[in-house]
Amino acid sequence: MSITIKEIAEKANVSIATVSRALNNSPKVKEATKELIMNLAQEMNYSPNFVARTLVKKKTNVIGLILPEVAGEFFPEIIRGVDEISYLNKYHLFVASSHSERNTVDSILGFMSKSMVDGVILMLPSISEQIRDLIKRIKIPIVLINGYNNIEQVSSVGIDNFQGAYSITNFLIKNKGYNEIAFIKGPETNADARLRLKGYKAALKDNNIKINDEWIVEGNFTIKSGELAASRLLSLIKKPSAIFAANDMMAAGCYRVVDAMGLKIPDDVAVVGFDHIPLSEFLSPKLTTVHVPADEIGRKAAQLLLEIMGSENNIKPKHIKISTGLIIGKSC
Amino acid sequence: MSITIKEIAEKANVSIATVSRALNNSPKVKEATKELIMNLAQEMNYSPNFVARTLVKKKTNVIGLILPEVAGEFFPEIIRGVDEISYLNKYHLFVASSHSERNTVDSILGFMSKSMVDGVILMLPSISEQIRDLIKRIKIPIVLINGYNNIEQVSSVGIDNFQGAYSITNFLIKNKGYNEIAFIKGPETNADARLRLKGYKAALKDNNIKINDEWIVEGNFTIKSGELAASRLLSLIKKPSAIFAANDMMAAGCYRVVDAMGLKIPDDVAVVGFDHIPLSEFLSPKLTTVHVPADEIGRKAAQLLLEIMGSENNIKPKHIKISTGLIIGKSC
DNA sequence: CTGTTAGCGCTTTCAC
DNA sequence: GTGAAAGCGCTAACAG
Repeated sequence: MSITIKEIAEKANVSIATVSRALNNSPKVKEATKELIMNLAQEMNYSPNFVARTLVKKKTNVIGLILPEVAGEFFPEIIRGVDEISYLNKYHLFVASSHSERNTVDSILGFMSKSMVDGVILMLPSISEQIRDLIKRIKIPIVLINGYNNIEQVSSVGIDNFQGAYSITNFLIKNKGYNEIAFIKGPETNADARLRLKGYKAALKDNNIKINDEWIVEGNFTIKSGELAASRLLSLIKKPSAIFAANDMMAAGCYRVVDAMGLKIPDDVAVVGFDHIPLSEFLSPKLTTVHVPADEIGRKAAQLLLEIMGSENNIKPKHIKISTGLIIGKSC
Repeated sequence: MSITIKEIAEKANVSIATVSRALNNSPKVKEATKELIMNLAQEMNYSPNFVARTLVKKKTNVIGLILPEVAGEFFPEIIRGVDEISYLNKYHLFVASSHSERNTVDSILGFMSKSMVDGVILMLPSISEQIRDLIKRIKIPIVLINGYNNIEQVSSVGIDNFQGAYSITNFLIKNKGYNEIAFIKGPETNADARLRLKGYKAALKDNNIKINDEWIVEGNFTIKSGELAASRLLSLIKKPSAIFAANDMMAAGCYRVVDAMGLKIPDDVAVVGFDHIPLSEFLSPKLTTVHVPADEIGRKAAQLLLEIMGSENNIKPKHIKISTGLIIGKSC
């Protein structure tokens, strides 16, 4: 059994209250006794029981972070960002993965809200009605990470998917002169994916380019799906001269297929992506893509959460939109 | 304020004890009352206070994982492995990064051992005396992840660094006919790094190749340091014909330099790495490297920890060594 | 300055 | 079956 303040109190011949105060460095304890207690605690190898303290203080000093996945090229950067800020503010971070499953989310979210954390940052591929209700009911401070803001009452931070997709498409057209641009979509259920598609379409439209449905194929953000999509596009009779993949992973899939077909990027076909994951820098030729500052998202989310937790009365929910940038590689 | 069993008890006209029993589905509660209470709890949107329960049960159902870093190409895979197993066993996972700093480790480890977690998996670049003491003193179950076993009393899982380095070096010599193999070391303070160096040297020795100190340069596991090391090696009068980087990141650095110098891998110089990070598959030509099953390490560590936590009396510490494999790319 | 006391919310004997 | 009561280890009034 761990040792408790009671035992220290006995040895020091004081009450547990005094021990508690001394340990918390209260100014109203005589220096001598404080010192005595401190030494005793040290000797006895005392370490306070967090759970007990939490029970009475109602504060854990832990913030929770729920992500669809914890591995990959993208999520770890978010974790890093959140971790950085919470660490600076003396909070511990509790990371959990929802395993991309809906029903796991509420289990975890429930768990966290059961007084295990002081606040939660939640990132979901998309939000079901069920989750939406859950989120609204949760009493602890919460910040959403997403590329769209569909819950007014809950603060969020996200990137501007539309703008990012629009600008890289526009770049392809205006600066590089491509007119035949195909698009590999993300999953329909993913809100970010839908916005990127919108951005792509809008850019075409604004440049008076007709949208060719044959050139819009579905992917699911994995390398594999990028490969499939690329093979399909490149075996069309009327091939596109450029492919815009809705994320870098799928762009990487394109690279593989293009390579396997003995073609060259960008000579035979241009490829651009979205996310600017570390890998994109290593593709050769280097990928032109939309920079999504994942660590910045994490930092902003953490800051926002801390801000909410710090303010007594519920402040008005904020929605922060982080803008993307263009990374010019050699793939177009 | 959240609602408590007391309030349910009042509404149901029973004692809190009964509510507690009903909620825990105790068989000694009449079906009728149980149902009544369950419904009430549902209606009132009750959710149990984990902290209070933990305080009395002394079990959190959370396991902690401490890593040097949470981002990168390698650590997330470990997290994934641990997460997988703990999830299956209905444990929650608490991930924390020690930010590669020594004095943060004890802060976190201390935090976790203060009854916040039932067990800890700890990965450290190296273990100082201070940490070693701390680890020995911790009362909760603990499993170390490392490539060496230097604390007998504490269970561990790690990979066979020596064997991995030995076999890829041997492969280079025996199967590929290279005799002039340079080595880019990891940091001196890193135990894994030291073992890899040993493996490299042993392989050379066993093949009667003299060790050339000029061809052993120091790196620190980053891309940048790989670049520096490669430039140094490739500007020697007597250049090596192959470079073995102690991790893939540094190998990636070599790729950059070789490319920048207008040379070709493997024609002008071969490059091999260690870790088999996802990125290595995308380098072109594909990197030949030592496969380190990070997710498997995570899984094994979690299994071991669960096993320890499950057994009443302290069982004898186990030391699991996971063997590496060779990934044959086109870089040599 | 220090001790007494009342909880925090829940579980768990021990009675009835 | 159910209730009363005693804590888990700690903090925070309230007295003195």
